[in-house]
Amino acid sequence: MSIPDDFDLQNFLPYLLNQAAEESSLSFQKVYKDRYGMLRTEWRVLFHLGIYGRMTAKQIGERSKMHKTKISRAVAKLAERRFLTRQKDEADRRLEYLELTPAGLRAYRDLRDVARAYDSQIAARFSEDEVALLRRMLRQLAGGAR
Amino acid sequence: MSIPDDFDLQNFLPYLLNQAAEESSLSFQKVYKDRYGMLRTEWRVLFHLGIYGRMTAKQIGERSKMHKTKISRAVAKLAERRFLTRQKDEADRRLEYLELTPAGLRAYRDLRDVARAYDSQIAARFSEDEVALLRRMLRQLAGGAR
DNA sequence: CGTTGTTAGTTACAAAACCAACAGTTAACA
DNA sequence: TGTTAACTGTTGGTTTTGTAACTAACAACG
Repeated sequence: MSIPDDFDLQNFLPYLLNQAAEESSLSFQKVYKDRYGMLRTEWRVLFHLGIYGRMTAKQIGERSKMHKTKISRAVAKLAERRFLTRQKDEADRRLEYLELTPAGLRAYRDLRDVARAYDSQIAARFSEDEVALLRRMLRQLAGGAR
Repeated sequence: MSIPDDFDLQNFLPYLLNQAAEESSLSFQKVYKDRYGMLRTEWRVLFHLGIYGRMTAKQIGERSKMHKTKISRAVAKLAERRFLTRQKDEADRRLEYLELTPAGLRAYRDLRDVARAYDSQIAARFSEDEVALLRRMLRQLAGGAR
């Protein structure tokens, strides 16, 4: 029984994107995990603060599309490790501004350099035009609707 | 403090791939979840059996790169729902052949058609050449090393 | 003011993933 | 053969995530 079917799983875009994403994250994950004991959510928050500077959890959520509970937990961990400080907005006391400490900034810069090198290494597997097109398509796919 | 930095997170490939993968999985996830109460691991196992026919958990692991515990649990769920049957190899009693039941096959075909339509919908956002290149690059990235 | 609704962020509980140790079976080879 | 190593698949305990309800603060409008 069980008539084999010719659906091409290896080319099904959601599956393929997942496989590529997982594979391409592996080496970088190893670094932020082994070197700083971080989770994916944590380096993402760290990077947002490192790149854009002082911002609130809400703003991180808008940029990263992470759910607020993930952010809340990542922020708690980073604060515990003294990688960031929290500071309530006096005008609107629901808001809390997050900012990297010098230690957090050092960790960010270290990982940023690793990320840059790793990205180049991946990009080097293709021509410049190809990589540019890949990034453009991925941005569009990531962008959601339409 | 907190000097803003110009690292381009939105173009960092592992990040970008994850965002694209997540976004592109959403609609399809909704279908297999709402319609069959399945998890990602479960539809993957279902598809492997639907496409390649009778095979063992080990073989599914090799093709999908899923860890054996995920497969074991997905198989248990699918067996419980009567979507597949298990049959020990008499020659090597460590092996167990998995095979879709008629109900499992129906579910597979239903989801496969959804997947095909969904894939076309995504592909339609680009030219044929672009999509072909995208798939090729993703396959290479997914393929691991080098 | 005061009631109702909205927002930022946290917490509690359940679901799922991860990892390591396990049972049962087969292979290797002294 | 007998003992050890290797392999397939499962289970247990912990970590991480997801979902929903919650607190505290502000806004809107009578």
